[in-house]
Amino acid sequence: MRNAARGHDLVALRRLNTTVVLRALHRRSPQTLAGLAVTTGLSRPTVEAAVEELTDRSLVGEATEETGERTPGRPARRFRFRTEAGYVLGVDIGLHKMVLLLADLGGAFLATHRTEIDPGLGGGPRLDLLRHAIDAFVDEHAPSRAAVLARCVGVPGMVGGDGVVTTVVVPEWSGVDLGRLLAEDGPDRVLVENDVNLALLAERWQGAATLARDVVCVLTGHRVSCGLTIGGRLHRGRRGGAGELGMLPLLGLSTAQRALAWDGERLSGESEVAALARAADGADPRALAAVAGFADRLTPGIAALALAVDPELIVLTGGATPVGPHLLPLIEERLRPVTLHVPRIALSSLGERGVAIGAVRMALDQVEEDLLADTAS
Amino acid sequence: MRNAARGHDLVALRRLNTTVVLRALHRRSPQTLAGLAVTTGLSRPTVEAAVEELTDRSLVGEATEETGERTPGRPARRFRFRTEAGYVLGVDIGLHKMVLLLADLGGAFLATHRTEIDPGLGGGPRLDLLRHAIDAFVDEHAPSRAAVLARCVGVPGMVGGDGVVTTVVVPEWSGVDLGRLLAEDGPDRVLVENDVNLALLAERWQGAATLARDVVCVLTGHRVSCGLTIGGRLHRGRRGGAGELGMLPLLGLSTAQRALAWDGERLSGESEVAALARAADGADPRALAAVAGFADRLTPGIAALALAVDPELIVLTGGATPVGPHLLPLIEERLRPVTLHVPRIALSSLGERGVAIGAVRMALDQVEEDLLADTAS
DNA sequence: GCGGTTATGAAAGTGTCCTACCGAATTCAG
DNA sequence: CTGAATTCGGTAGGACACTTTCATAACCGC
Repeated sequence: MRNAARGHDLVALRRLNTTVVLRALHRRSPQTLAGLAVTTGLSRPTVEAAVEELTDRSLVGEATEETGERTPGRPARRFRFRTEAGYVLGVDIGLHKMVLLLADLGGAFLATHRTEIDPGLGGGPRLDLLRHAIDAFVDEHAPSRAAVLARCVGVPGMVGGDGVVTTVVVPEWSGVDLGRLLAEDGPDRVLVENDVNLALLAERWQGAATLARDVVCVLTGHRVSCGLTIGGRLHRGRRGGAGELGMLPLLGLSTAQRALAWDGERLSGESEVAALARAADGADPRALAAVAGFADRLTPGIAALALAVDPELIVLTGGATPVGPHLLPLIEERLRPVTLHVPRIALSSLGERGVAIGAVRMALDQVEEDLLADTAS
Repeated sequence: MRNAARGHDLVALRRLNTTVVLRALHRRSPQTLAGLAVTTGLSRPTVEAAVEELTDRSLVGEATEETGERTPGRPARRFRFRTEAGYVLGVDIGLHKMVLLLADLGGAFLATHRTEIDPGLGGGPRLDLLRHAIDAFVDEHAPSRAAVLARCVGVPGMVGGDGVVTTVVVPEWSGVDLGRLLAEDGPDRVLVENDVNLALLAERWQGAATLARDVVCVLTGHRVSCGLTIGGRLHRGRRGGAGELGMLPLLGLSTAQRALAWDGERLSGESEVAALARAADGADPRALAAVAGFADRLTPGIAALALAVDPELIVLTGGATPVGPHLLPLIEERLRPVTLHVPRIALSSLGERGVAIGAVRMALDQVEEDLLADTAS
């Protein structure tokens, strides 16, 4: 990564300072030259040179809109990071659905698209579907294909450091380097990541885990799986298997979902979990018992994870989110006797687009690293 | 830590390059100016200036010993990092014993001392004992007290980010900021850390975990506790509680030690575990059953930890090390059905001084950060 | 002792950053 | 509408660090 053993000459110094200026503008826009000089600690002429170079590289532009406030003295030119200098695409492809999300470099969402997928669709056609959907979506909403600097795809299953997927959800994708296949479609960066990990990134970006650095995310769905960030960075483990506590029968995570089975009345179009949540909201004793049973089976796994990494926060997301308000206190109560300090537990606030949002975040991280990591310290 | 938002001027550049040169010399000594120029990518005059400044600061000296090899041309001056520019002290204070270890900045051990401690000794007298032992040890073996740049003390119990200890081994130390108390004795850096974490650092430095970045360390003793490194860095958790899986009765770690009870014949001075190991070596069926029972109780906790962080390596250390050769295959066998990829499992190779060695390593890390982290990128 | 080889030392050259100064543009007071 | 005050923009001069280049010094092998 950063080669700390190399010295720097003067052109490296200039590149370094240019990057510092770009980073300052990325953090906050617009800014005046004088303001940049203060925040970066550089002199105004130096900042001016850096801004000029960045303008040549189309990464920075002059802000034209009126500032509104009236200050004495000659008005300062204001420069801003050009969020339209590039775009990233986040994709969530699960068993039943696919979500696409386009964002600019400022992290603003520009377009989104959702498709149902036949759960029985095999690996090959599924990949074709994904590729065509991406192409069509980009062609329709992005200025050009070249403007998309990175794509990130969230898949249900483990992703090793070599990019190879291991999944039981789409068996034909196991052992496949999905990223490499997708990279054939364009010259941009392509990333593939486990869906829980992306949901976690999303929560840390815009959801319930803002500012928290050590976070555990528990995804409840057709299976229960977990992801974690340590020190603000995703921890994948040796082969992407970190958080896969479902493997250990003793902890009961693999069978937890069964507790949520619900044969009560369902409104039209209402999912099973939603019906259960509605019944629980109405204090239906059978529904409350079902939620309690779910908490019983969920807690040992969560406790093991909490004790293993001692996180600041645990985020619950996925299919069981609707019953969350009933579930959280129960888990907390069961966690109390077995943990020295019960971590804060929160419910996801991002809903169905969580994974796609996290994919956008990861793609943005990659692009920012490419753009802003010239520091080379 | 590193303030990436600040720009750099030329004096910062010079400081940066000086640090790069120091780091190169720290990595390998001695080196010639020309060699340093190659490894750092700087020109020879620049390296020369940096070496001159470092010599003034007494961090670098000219190597005087004969090189032995005869090369044509004018012989080059060779410079080396002055390992005697400072010293660090590592301490392991457990319930029954205290180990002190003095090392220079090159990591060479200069002196060691071991004392038995009455397990009933309270917190106050125990702290006095520690302070006096440190002072006497330093006075005897270090050139001066001021030459000791950092001390690190390993204690049995959790250490929060604020330095406050939580321990059941020495109850009076719970809630106490031990580091602050010890810091009163001198102007040097004082660190306090959980003993398992230090044992893990030691294994990563000189033991079984060299080069591995994600490692779990399981300390077996009067209690079983665990530590972990993620990406090569210790992970402590929100309040130093990471790895404390003993809290979860379901996993059985808290009662594991009982399985090692052994009432068989003991040689004079032989510990219970050593006698058990000897009996197991002799294929005594009762001894083998005891070890198997220990493996049974140890495995669920190890499995939970392994699934949670998916480490490259698990290191077993502590009191049960003597039966390790019998234990390891049993744990591996029990781990196989519940983990997708069984991590490598290794036995500690550092013995009783492991924690003290880790304390030295942590103190060295601190000093090196102070010395070498001027990069300020 | 002499040539070959390599390191050392000092100079000139290039590039970057900073400070300082002056002109330019706008606001505000009268 | 005019002038003072204020702040920004542009440019020149100086300081500093790194690199390149060349001459000199020290040592080896013949």
